Amino acid sequence: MAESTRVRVRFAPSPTGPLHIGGVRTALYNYLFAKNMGGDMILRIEDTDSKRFVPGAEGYIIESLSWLGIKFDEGVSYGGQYGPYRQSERRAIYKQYVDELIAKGKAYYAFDTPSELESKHTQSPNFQYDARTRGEMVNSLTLPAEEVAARLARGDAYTVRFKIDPDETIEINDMIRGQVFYKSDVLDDKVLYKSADQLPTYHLANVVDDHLMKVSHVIRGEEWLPSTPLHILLYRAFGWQDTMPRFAHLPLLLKPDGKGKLSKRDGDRLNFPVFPMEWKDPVTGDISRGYRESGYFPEAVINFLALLGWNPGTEQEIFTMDELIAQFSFARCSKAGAKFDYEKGKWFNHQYMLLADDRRLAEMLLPDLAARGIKTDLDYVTRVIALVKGRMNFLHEFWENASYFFQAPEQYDEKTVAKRWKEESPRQMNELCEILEGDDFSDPVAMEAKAKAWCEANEYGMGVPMNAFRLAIVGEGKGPHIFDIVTLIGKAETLARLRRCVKVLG
RNA sequence: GGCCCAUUCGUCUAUCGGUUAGGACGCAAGAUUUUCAUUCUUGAAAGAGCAGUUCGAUUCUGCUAUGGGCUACCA
Repeated sequence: MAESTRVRVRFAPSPTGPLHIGGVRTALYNYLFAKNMGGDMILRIEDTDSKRFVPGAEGYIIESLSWLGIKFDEGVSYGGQYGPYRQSERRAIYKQYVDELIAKGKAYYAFDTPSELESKHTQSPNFQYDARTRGEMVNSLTLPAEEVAARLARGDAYTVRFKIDPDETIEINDMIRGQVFYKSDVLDDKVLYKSADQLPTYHLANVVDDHLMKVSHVIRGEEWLPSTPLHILLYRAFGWQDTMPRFAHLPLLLKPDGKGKLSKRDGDRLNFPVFPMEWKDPVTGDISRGYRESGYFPEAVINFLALLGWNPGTEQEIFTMDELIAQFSFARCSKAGAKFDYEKGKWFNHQYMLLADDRRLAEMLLPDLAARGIKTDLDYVTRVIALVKGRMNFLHEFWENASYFFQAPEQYDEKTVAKRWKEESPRQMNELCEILEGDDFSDPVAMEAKAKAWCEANEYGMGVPMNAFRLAIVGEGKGPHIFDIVTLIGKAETLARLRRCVKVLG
């Protein structure tokens, strides 16, 4: 493929905090599209807002996406020939392009102070810095040339604004939304270069970098749609219209209830994570939960997110990353925002639990068991998880579903006792002990047949003795088939639990 | 206020003018099971409203309503 037509996309977050789950989805769609097209995925860090910079955020973003299996071909921490990939390290580049725009008459210096602008806004709330109003402002369009030169020479604070011509219609050809038109009259003369930190604003840096990094497709959230005409005008002002990237604006992730887009507060309020990994705020020390620490499989998070705004057009619901890559297209992306349904996320995790290799799950479980002081081994845990994983959504639910495989019940659930422990139970359990004494506990099917024969011979029925048996072994009325349980815990443990139960409950 | 985007079951969505409007999550019921859960079956549940185009509109157009985004020397 020719270099000029090669698909190159970028994910360009700001390091202002932990990466939001909506940002993760944007990264995912970029990745799916790039890989579907056989192209490159770039990680660019947009740290042009020095005031909002948060230490640790960049590392968090990199680690999160790596955990999820979203891989980059180049960018911060990955290298590449179009760097540097951190915008704060590209100041000289931006300065050069800002100067070019001024030289071409496409941009101008503005000396209006923040307080002057603020009073303008309070005087007329609809004030907009544009073709109609810039004539009354303090800028290089209204000031004599020597005055401008003097101000610049003595180091007065200034911004550079983009000079937008009125009466133009700008067409966006969005890959998801189709044609969208904007009138240039509604656009203001956006600040391109900030006086405060001598850094470009997002708009300038974004356009310059996408051009220099040969980005072919800009895939970002819907909140950027209104500033896209400005970006298009910028490409034109530079004379880059022929290589301008294509745009795709993704629908937003909305609150599960109520109104507005999904926020950190919704997670706190409704008790679910909105970040891929746990995040500790370096200033307040507040902890925000993450999908990773909440027990999610990265594959489940990916699968869940992929289907929030995209669908394959078939009834397939479970996808590997490779399947997603193969099937992804913007033609099958929806236009409307999607409410975040956390319950479905749990279901996806359950599906991946069922799919997961038991031995691998056991390996993940071992540290927690050791922390509980349980002496066990990989083979045993593998057999246990195989039996109980169908009733779990998360790995951390293992202990509550399987503790009785590792230790005898400490007490017997009152309700179960009332319902399942009958007058004849002590006698029946003693008889059961005798029968089990003669078994080698190797074959649950054979054991069950033996027990059945015993019940039938004595006309006990199955319910009463078997439920009492379960109560003695598990401590309550739940769990997999009782003979699967006892073949795992073994003869000695089974008999001990039976005898103890008879002793305690009488 | 202005500009833009959107609108099918509670939620995610299928439908690219003609369908009993399909699937999934969740919910309910039944079956299964010696228990709980799983599983299976079944069920309830939707085209925002009003016009228009058309032989025929969920699908096309307009208006209204509703929701969302943007409107910073933040991204």
